[in-house]
Amino acid sequence: MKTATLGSDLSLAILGLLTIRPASGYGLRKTFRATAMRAFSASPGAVYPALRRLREDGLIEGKVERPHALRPREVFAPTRQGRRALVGALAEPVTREDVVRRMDRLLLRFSFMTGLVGEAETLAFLTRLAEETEKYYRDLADEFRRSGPGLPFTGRAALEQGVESYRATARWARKTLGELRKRMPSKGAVR
Amino acid sequence: MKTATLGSDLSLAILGLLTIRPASGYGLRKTFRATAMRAFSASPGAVYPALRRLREDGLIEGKVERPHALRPREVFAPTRQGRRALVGALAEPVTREDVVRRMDRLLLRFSFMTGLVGEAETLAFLTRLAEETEKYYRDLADEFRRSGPGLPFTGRAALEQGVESYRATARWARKTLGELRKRMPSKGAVR
DNA sequence: TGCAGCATGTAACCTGTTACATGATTAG
DNA sequence: CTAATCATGTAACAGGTTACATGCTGCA
Repeated sequence: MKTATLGSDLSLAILGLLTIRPASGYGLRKTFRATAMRAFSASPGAVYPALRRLREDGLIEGKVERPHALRPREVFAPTRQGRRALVGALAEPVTREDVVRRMDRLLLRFSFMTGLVGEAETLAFLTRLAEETEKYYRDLADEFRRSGPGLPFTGRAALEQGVESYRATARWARKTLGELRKRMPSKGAVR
Repeated sequence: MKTATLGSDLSLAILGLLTIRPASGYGLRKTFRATAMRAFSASPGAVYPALRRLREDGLIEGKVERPHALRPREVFAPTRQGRRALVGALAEPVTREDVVRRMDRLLLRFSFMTGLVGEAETLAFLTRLAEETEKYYRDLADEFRRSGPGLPFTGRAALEQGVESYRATARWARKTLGELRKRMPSKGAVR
């Protein structure tokens, strides 16, 4: 059935948040404004159409809370199909393209994994993420060494920022991988 | 006159690249594929419409190189107005919103500054960027300390990645600021 | 009284994605 | 000869931005 509705980061973020806790459109907008998820749009012109698409595709359903009011408050929660679609989206492979152009989405997917996918799969995802990020970091660093000296100052510096940014993410991934392994009962030392 | 055409990162990147060196649409696409600018789209469906908009707004002009062929190669270069618009876009203020949601664009703007805006302005831009990035890094780190312990493992880890990423960028900005000050002969006055 | 927050939505616009389309030239 | 590369474009679709629109509730 494909459910291609989770194409946008915003839809994925909404479905993930609703899986943690049902909320209204306004509640989601508050979350997007008040937490680290502020990188997403909290504008009504983005959130409400996204909610409608998710509902039309059967991934979420809403309960109207004050049916008497002119603008009743509607609280949304994922359907079984929605939960399946979310898990499916989280499980997709990690590609180099993702690492180069959609790192935000990879981290968004990772952030929702606890409780929804097994620790083994989480580990596999993060391993791939670490590998691809390290690979791309090395590619960028090579490019910096090769063409950096010929670039104008600010151009070279901007490239260096890219190198440093991927390096930081690669380190974070390795560190987190270590923490994740420690909390896994089956692998490594028996706790 | 406002020239709002540089709304998209891709348009800005194209205008910047053409200012460094005139190129055809295909040439730009090659650059987007082969260099660190691969974070931008190299697809013809993005590049050619962007070139047309820039030309329609008088920011670039094209010289057809092989007028006999069915698909003649057209090399574009910025007009005087285009150069002005680019400088104007680079000079815009750095806001917290930019740092939170449009860091890519800030770095893109910075990367084109050498030769187009004075070193004093470049210094001012980078100073603001460093300040705002540090401020947001501290906000994120606070959020991590406050709400981190209550989050599920992968959610907390994703937030930590955000913290580390902004920290790396803040460090890069400070370091680059030092290098920039060193190459400025006259304005040795720090602080 | 007036303002901020609650709460939902629409419409025009812009731009990127994906897929399709055409045809020349060049290297193996 | 045939595959890759050069070279330019269009069309349908999706989704975000900005601005507009409505009206209630609680508080100072």
